[in-house]
Amino acid sequence: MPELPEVETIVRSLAPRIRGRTIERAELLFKPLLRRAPRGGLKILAGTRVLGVRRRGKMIIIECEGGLNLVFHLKMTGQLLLADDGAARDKHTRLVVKFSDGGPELRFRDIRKFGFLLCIKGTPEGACTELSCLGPEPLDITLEGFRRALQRRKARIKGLLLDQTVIAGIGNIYADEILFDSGIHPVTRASAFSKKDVGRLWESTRKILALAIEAKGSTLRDYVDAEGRSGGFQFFHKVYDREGEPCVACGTPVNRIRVAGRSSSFCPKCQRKRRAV
DNA sequence: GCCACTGTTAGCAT
DNA sequence: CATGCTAACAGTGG
Repeated sequence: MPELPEVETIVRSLAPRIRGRTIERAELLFKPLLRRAPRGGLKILAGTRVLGVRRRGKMIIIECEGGLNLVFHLKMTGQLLLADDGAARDKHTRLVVKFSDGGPELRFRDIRKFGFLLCIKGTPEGACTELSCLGPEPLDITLEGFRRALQRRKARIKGLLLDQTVIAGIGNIYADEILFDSGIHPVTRASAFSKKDVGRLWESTRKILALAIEAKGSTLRDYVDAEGRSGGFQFFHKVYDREGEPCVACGTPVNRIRVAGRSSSFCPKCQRKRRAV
């Protein structure tokens, strides 16, 4: 489930624990995880120091000395975890990074094996399409930029919010919560938006993502931060996974439909369809 | 046991 | 080009 707020929380919990530490070696336990790397693979990391950890969309970038970057995508069930050397690994552990100080190692765990890792030499934004194709960050984009990203788009807003090339970092949970907060029905075509709709959607996007980061993300099943801690935003979900329960605003039962191939929860009264849809 | 469903997105069809 | 559906995988719940 890692979407922007979860990935941001992982980055914040991970950075102070690995920054400045020197990598001893990386053990790749599931080969297909590593989608791309310099010749010789992850051996190139040995002896390099971690300079920092950052996020772009839903991707986590660990910057190392020598211009080396580890780029992770957690997809549905990926986790980055710090673990003591001796602590048992389960069968879902796909990568272990050991540090020369003998302290906690970094593990990548992924039940469904959808996640991937790139080892990139040089600026990853320039060197890999996985990053360069991403749209703007929802917490950085201006209202004007947001309007530009959506104008003349005929697709349904739910699909556009999930499209990482339009805007980066939003997934199914936050798309539904953002649409509820802005009072917009998920099937609404972006081209049918009024100026006011766009403004409300921009505001709600910032508000919901900021609140979710503050609550350290949503834990439905697998998500935990690098220290293994669950998030708390699931207790604030107003429509996601609340089908049939009363809307917190008006009491109407929350409805669920399929939009852009994804389940979409919404309040049929608070999120009325536009005539133009 | 079988079937439907799950937080993502690449790749393909329209 | 824009848009929409499906498969990739493993696990869970009905």
